Amino acid sequence: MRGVSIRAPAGNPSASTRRPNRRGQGDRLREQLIDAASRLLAAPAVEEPLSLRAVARQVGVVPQSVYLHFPDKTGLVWAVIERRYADLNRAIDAAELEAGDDPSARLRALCLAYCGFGLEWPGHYALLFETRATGQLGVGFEGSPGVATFARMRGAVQQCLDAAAAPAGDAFAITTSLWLGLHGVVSLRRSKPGFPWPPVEVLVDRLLGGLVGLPPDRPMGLFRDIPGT
Amino acid sequence: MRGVSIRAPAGNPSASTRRPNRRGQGDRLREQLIDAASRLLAAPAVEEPLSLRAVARQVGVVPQSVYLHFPDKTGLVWAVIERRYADLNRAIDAAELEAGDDPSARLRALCLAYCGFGLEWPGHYALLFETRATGQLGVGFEGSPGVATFARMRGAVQQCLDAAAAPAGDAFAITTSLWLGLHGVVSLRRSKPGFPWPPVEVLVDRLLGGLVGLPPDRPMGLFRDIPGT
DNA sequence: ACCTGAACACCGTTCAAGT
DNA sequence: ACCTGAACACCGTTCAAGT
Repeated sequence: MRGVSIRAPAGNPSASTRRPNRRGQGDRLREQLIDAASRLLAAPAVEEPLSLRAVARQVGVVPQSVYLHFPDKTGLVWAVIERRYADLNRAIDAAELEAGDDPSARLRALCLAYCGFGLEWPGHYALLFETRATGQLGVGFEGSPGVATFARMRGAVQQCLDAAAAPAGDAFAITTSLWLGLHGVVSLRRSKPGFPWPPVEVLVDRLLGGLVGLPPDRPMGLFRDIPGT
Repeated sequence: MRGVSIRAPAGNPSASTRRPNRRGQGDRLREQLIDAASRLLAAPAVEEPLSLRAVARQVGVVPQSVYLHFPDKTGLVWAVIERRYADLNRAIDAAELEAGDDPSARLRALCLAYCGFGLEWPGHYALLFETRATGQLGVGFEGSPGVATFARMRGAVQQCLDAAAAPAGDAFAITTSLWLGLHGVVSLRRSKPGFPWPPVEVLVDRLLGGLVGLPPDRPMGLFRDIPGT
């Protein structure tokens, strides 16, 4: 497949057709670049590294124009990471809101939202939780995105403990184990698609049961709108 | 750092210094190529994709020579995957042998060997368990490397159940959850090195306790030679 | 202010030789 | 039998312009 020259695929603007942004509108290119990079990184079909030139091609701009808005390719990828990270947090927000007040229902909703995000956007999940890139920024875990997600997970676990919905235990320790399992759900499913995986809900419930101590009974009224469970 | 031309780093042969193998010794180049690729893939410092030209450079051969032994770059990577996969299985062999007859001790040793391999060779572990490459070969999970590791894990779990070292349960279901957690131990540790991770032994014991139901007491005489636990 | 032309050192891969 | 020379279409990045 290499050596096949597809300079301007149908539907994508080429550098010759695109008109420059007007003065004061320079940031629009920045947005377009991030969006294009995000689209290319989401594709889970092949495992090719992002090409800066492909991003520029999609936007209809010459490769060097990327450097007007980002120091290098890594900078562009970081902009994508931050956005998709915000997406994940919004998905968790929505899930918790819909789950209502029951602490164990909220925790279960959070876990399913985490896994759901990862399974729907495998490329982006890999970017957030499988690359060393996201561990390098900042002096410690505090400076790294991903800390907010863990903190929210921990909060949901703590509420279960406080409400005696789960047996007493160290919330940090429990949340850490739970995170390991949830990451496994997303990461191994992607790398071993041929394995006879049980449904995500089943796996999540087993983790919640074994690691947090939530009763195996499904919380009432939860996920009534998820078919096939 | 790019644009700096290092054609033949000190200690590496260059295409001009290397002498051709004698007749009948053509496979030696094949071995050298796999070894060089494996070395480059093990380096966890940066997350750069393997360069076929870098492999050839290390061996002191011209890039095209790789195609004498492998159909393309992916073929070379597959040869590395198979070898490192064999390493993992050997590490598990050794751990089980040393663990003795107690089923729970054997299972714990297996889990620690799995994590130990992943933490010692993060690049190789990522190759085996974080890339879609290893899930594509073969028509199902059966044709994929990784199935043997799971099968052995399942066997060790089954022995715990049979010996009543753990409460009754579905060995497949239990092993699946356990694998998710163990994968998380290796994978998240690598991608979030700033997180205040507890020691691997502690994490593994929590997973074994929560998911398999092994008693929290450390099996006697086990890992007496692992310091700091 | 917004963007491109030209250039450089890389990369995977092919095909036709050299010894 | 074992390996290389020359070539092609890629890639990230820099620097000096163009409108």
